[in-house]
Amino acid sequence: MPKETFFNLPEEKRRRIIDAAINEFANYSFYKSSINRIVERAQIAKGSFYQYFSGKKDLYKHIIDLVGERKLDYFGDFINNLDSLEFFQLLRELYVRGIKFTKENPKFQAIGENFIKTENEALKREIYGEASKRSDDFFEKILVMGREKGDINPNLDLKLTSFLLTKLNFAISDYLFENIDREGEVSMEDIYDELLPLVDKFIYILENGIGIRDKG
Amino acid sequence: MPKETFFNLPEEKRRRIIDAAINEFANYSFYKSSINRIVERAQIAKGSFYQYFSGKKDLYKHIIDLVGERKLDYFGDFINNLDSLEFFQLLRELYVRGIKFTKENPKFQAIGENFIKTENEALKREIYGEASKRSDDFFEKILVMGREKGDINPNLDLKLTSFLLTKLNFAISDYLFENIDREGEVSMEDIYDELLPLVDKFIYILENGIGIRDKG
DNA sequence: ATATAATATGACTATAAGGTCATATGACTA
DNA sequence: TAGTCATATGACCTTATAGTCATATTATAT
Repeated sequence: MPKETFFNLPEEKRRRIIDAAINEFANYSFYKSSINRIVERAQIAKGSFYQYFSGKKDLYKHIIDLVGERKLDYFGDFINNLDSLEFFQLLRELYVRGIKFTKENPKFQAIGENFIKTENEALKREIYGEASKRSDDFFEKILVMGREKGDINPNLDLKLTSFLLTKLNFAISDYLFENIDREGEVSMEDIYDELLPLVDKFIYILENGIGIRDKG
Repeated sequence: MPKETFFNLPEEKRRRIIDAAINEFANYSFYKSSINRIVERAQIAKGSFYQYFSGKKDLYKHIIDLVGERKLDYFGDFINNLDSLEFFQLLRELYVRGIKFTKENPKFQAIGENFIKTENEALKREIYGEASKRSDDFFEKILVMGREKGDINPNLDLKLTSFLLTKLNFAISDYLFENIDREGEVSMEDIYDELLPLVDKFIYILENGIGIRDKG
């Protein structure tokens, strides 16, 4: 947690510091990020930084929290109405929202990715607690709902399947953005036009597998 | 490439250096790894190191090559007889061998994982060329074979599917080893006893998907 | 024994990091 | 006006790093 002094700061200054930090952690991992660069960019003295934060980790935690909150804002209302959709439509909606978030908040997304790649598992756990566990739990929850509705195979090992969905979640993001990176500005509509078919292909495979099957 | 002097070294010394490097890169990413620690562990003077290698990157490339060769040894003979197996059996065999490699060469596996996590994509590409592309290609190759044999759904987008298999490959490894980490020594047989059912579950999902399906 | 070439060495340089601290500033209070 | 207190500052500290280089050592050839 930042120190009290940080929250007493005039808003403009606080914003400068947060902006500088967001920029730094979007471009560098925790270890490669530099307080020197951050204070330079934020136009504050180094000593001042240590008046606001107890150290690098303190700031990093604060920024990661910020990303988490932003994501929650994005998915929040949706998450409270999970039971209204069929399982695979729900999944589709999740992916679509994920894509939208990434495009609208590229720096937040970059921070998240750098965080996930963090080499030190201990640091990761310290900062984000059992978040990946929580993510597994989320998928497990919607899987249970899907099973109850008869949308998915009732024989599945849900623990394993939710793990798989979590991993796939990242994989899909990677794939989609590897396949639409292009120069210049692109409208959100154009992105959807290209991405939605890919999302649907992913979901098709997830639903039906890649094996041959006798169609009815 | 190491300098000529390195290859002129007495074998014992060369081994010490390689061992120290393997150890370092298994425990630290490229950026966090330290030449100081390596020379200390290898019991050579720092100046000597720069007689053998042009720098850190030079050594790192050499070690990554080593890991690649070791893996190829493991899968080499198998890769030359791909067409003898049914697609999903082939996949199963691949996973099993992957598990075996990981258990028998934990440090090599760790080096590989640290490499994959490397933050700097440019460095990654410089060192390993288009290796991840090659991995995609490998799966695409066996997918094409699987389609020709009628083992898999002929309507699949193979590019997307091979990407998915590549990612899944890592995911499965993660899951398996998260779920068997235990204290002390365990025999390879015990590991198989636990892991093989998990592998089979993964492959079942991959083949059939997680959706409900009318059984024949 | 002498000359030559290859290799070994660790003190040294330059650079950068995170973090500290005595001091300076400026705003509010009495 | 004088005193108090929160905040601002940048020089400085320690501890790393990758990489260099003049010098010492050793092996080989004459």
